[in-house]
Amino acid sequence: MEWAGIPAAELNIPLTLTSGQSFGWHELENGRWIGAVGETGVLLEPEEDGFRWATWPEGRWDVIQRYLALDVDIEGLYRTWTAADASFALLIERFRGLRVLRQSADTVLCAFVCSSCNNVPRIARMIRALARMTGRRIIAPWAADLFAEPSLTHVGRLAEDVLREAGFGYRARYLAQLGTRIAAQGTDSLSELAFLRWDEARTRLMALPGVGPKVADCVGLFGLGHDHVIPVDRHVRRYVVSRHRPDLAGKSLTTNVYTALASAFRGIMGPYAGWAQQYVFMAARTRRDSDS
DNA sequence: CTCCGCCCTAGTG
DNA sequence: CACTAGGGCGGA
Repeated sequence: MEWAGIPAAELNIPLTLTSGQSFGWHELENGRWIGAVGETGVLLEPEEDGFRWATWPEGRWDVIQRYLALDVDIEGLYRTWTAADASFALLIERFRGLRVLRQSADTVLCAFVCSSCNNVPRIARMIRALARMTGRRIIAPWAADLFAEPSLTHVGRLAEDVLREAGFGYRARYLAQLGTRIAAQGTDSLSELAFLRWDEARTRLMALPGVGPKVADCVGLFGLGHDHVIPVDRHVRRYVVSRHRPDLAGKSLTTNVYTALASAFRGIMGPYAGWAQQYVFMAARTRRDSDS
């Protein structure tokens, strides 16, 4: 394995890989993490002052560097956030090194269409099942049971009843329709959305079956590299309402309220508000007592 | 424009 | 058994 001298304070690998953005990773008993980035197999071994890594095919540091968004100066983000909101220092202290991953739009779309009214363990099971059904096996010397991430073209070949049989529930129809819809547009994947302005890409995403504001924003942030985009889920909603928009307490999450909450949070946290959102989400998710 | 019931399933109290 | 888990959709 090769060495990368990026300390845990700038990249907390276990935290980032389990923070609910990506669902295909699993941890070995020796503390190593195995997953697929597209069709590349990846092995990570985190330590305090850096991490060891390997890929299959070998030597793909470019894949790792991009996936982990190592070009982003996270210390700079911390300074910006604490200057904007001093109380954010607590969240940074708790989740230091948490990063937003740069995934493919295809993968993110499949994952978050499956996320509705669902829990993380089950979403992870679904994504692994999808990869197994659609992807190609990655034969790495250090991985016994690894598959490439699902792409929409492959998902499009799966019939709805096959997906239902595999336990996807009502999301089976969305996935099956997504595949045929993308094929009908004559495009191989969603990557072309990366060349559009975000508001236009978002409109196109929301025209797809099973894709509303929340899922579209997940694709924007996790899959298209739009760092300012904030998926407003129940956790982020509660945080922004209580801290910044108490006037919106008790109002149901309509399009207008959704937009108001997102712009309030973005107005304070700035161009990397999507990254900040990930910290708020983690804090709410790992809190064990009841809410206010 | 807002509200509400429904969609599937597995895990929890 | 009742309830919930990181939504979206269609009808009222």
